[in-house]
Amino acid sequence: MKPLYLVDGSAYLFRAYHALPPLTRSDGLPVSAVRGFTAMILRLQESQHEAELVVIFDAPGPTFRHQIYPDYKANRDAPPEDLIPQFPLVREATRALGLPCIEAPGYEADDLIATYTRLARTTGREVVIVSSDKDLMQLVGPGVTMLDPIKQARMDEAAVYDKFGVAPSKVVEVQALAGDASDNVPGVPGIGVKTAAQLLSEYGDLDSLLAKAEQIKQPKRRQNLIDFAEQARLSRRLVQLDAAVPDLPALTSLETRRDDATLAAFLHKMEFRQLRGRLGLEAPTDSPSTLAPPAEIRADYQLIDRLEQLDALIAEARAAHRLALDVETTSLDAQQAEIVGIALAVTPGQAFYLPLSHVFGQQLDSAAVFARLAPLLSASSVLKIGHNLKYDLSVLRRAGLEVKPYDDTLLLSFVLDGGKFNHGLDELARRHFGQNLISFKEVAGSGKNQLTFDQVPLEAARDYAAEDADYSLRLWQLLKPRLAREGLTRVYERIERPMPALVSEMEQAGIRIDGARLARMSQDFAVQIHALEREIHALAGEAFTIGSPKQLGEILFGKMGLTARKKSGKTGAYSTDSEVLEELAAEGQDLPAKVLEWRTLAKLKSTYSDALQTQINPRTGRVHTSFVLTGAQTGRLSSTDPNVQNIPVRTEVGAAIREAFIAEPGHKLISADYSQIELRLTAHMAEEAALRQAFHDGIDIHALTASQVFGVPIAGMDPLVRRQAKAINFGIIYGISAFGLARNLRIPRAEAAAFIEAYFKRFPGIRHYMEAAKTQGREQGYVETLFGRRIHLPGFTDKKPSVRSFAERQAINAPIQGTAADIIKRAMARLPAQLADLPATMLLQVHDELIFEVADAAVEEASARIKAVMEAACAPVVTLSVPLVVDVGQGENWRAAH
DNA sequence: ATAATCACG
DNA sequence: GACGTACGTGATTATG
Repeated sequence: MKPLYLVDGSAYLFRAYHALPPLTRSDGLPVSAVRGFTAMILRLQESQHEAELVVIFDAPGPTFRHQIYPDYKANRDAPPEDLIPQFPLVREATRALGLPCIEAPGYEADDLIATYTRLARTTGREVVIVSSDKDLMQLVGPGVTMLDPIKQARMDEAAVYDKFGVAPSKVVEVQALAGDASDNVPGVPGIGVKTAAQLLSEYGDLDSLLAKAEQIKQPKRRQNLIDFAEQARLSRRLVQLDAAVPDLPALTSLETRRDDATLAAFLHKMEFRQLRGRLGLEAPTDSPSTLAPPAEIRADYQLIDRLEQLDALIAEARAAHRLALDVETTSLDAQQAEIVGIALAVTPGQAFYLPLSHVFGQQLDSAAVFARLAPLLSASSVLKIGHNLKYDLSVLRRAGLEVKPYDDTLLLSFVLDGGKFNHGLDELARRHFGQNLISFKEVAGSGKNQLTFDQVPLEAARDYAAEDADYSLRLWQLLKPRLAREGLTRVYERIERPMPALVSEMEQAGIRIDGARLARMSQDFAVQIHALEREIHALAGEAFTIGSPKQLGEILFGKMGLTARKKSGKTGAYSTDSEVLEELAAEGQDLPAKVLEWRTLAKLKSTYSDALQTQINPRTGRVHTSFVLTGAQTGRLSSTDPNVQNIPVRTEVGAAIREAFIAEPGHKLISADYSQIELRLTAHMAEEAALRQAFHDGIDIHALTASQVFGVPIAGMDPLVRRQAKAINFGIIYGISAFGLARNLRIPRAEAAAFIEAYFKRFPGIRHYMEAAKTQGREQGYVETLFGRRIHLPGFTDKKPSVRSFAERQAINAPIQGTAADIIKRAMARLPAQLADLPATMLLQVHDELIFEVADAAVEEASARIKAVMEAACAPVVTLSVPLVVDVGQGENWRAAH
């Protein structure tokens, strides 16, 4: 006979519910506990091959114990709302797993377990009770053990004795005396498990003890046992399991019958893909899955080496009104790249590669091809489709080709699924089609032997390039219809779609850099850095690499014996960041103070004055950054090669770098930046009347905050107090915590907590906004900007509390940062048309600031128009309850303009 | 390739 | 009371 495993199903459902982060099916049905339960059973089946499992549940409604004692379990809260729909589901799960699923009205699962245990033992069958509920421990005995499958712990008689101090047969009496707070079993006051065990071993059993209660020495205990004798007997009846539940299915009639198709259908329906995958079960074929279709995707990729073939394809594209394309080049840098070939696709599964300047192989003449393609690429009746089109647009424009209209599958994916995963073509092909695309390394190799694409043989180039065009087209077919279905058309059309052409032009424009000035700065820095190095080495008493945090830590906290404040990262090394060094310097230490100076200068030299010189394009004398349109989850751009969004400004030496960003002769740089846009948006979104009013009245918002939180008048305010209020305001935007504010202001955490509380009291709308953002993130899995951009936050379902807390802070910040990003993008989309008749060029975007280069004569006019467009960027979609204010400056260089 | 640090909004 | 701790980025350097 196989051992009988009796699973306490209800207990596991509750346990899984409380232990696991929330999880919902795509239609919103909560399923975390069902998933936990199912995973637990599957693990059990895997680890206990010999077992015969029976799952037992509490029946809904009162039991015989409620009739004995109406307050039984009366202290329990009603089950949480998102657990209720999981009660029927967990029974369905049990049946889908092919297991008997048993319950009996009027009885708890424990009574059924007791009954089956008794029945099994009469035939000598081994019983394992799968539970960790102490109420079941009374059943442990010869041939009966308990198993906690989560902790992987077995419990036998000895283990019960360890827990209760008595044999399992006496557990009931211990519980009768000690009571059980979780089930509201009263017991006898003043007696716990230890005392109960001791009394029972002295007097034998409960009845004897109660009969001889007068003999007990301790007065209080004696009196309680006399007064509450009846309550003890009642408690015994409550905890004693009923091993004679009538009318249960006979053990011999129970059978386990797992049927893979049923189980696969259930797991599919519940969207437990991982579990289904682990079991190697295929999704049912008759219902569509969100997973990639396993069917093989046929592909027909051809080289084009005759103009007639190209003409036929062009005709096809005109007829289909669409054309997917991917340009192959010699470089990732769009400003340097030379076109090597172009891949084109009109029909999914069929794509063509036009080699143009490969080193080997028969190819068409570039000029002839461009001449034929030009009308098609700019034909308004043919939609051009590509992945990361900003790049292709840049390269094609330099070849004299204009591309419009277009759809970018990178941006479609970013708008639809931002935050869920990366949006590289490779990853999207894998996710949506289960297809691994040929990697660049496969055709070009890697490392220093990597070929440029013009050296790749034509057949390999064809397969690689055609595949990209093909999959961009397939992605477009999949993603474009989702825009309207998911209400994201406006975000895509008005905010994202204008970006590739626009930003490509900004990148191509670049910004003029005074290289000689940077060179002089580098020289100055080098002299100062060298002097500091000598001082630092002298202070340390030895030469070491100052730029190595490891070596610096050893000097400071080893050799010099200073006290380390914190460890850094996961390596647990001493932290030597500026926070630590500043503390040490404040204590009068010279070496850390010098290192801080050294770091400042080393950073300025290596990252800015040296690096910017090398980034100057010799052809244009300008620096051409690359903006990443999907660089930040919130919708912000990011900037690389070089990053022009982190050019120093906060310190005097740093800001000098900006003097090297200059206008052409006869021109000025104009800088236009949104004043406190994120705080204004916060006031609007939180519907916080006091803050809205302050922005309307043009009051200093940090001073107002200080006056409200600290109760000081605005006039003649201590700058230190205002600084603290400013830190609170920034904290709000970031999803404030007492810990974070305390660290920022270097004050005790309790003090920071008091500040926050005072702030919320004065501005209750803010707290409400934060709670609402967290709830939305948790329930929907994403948050939204005012314009409807969605930012998915998968962290809410993570099992680690720290990851979930992080998601909460993101939920607070993302709508604010994201709305600001939407606004400046809307302004950017409108500006070129508004400035078309002026000698004015948009050059850079720095999150809340736009930089233009404008001929001297047009500076006033351009400034006025830029300000007007930026301030009105929300209209007509959103009307803010606070004014947006744009400050505009102008000058020969960026520092002067800012 | 990764960690630590620091520049920006 | 657990968890770790303010949001979003990119570049450089040291180091394994």
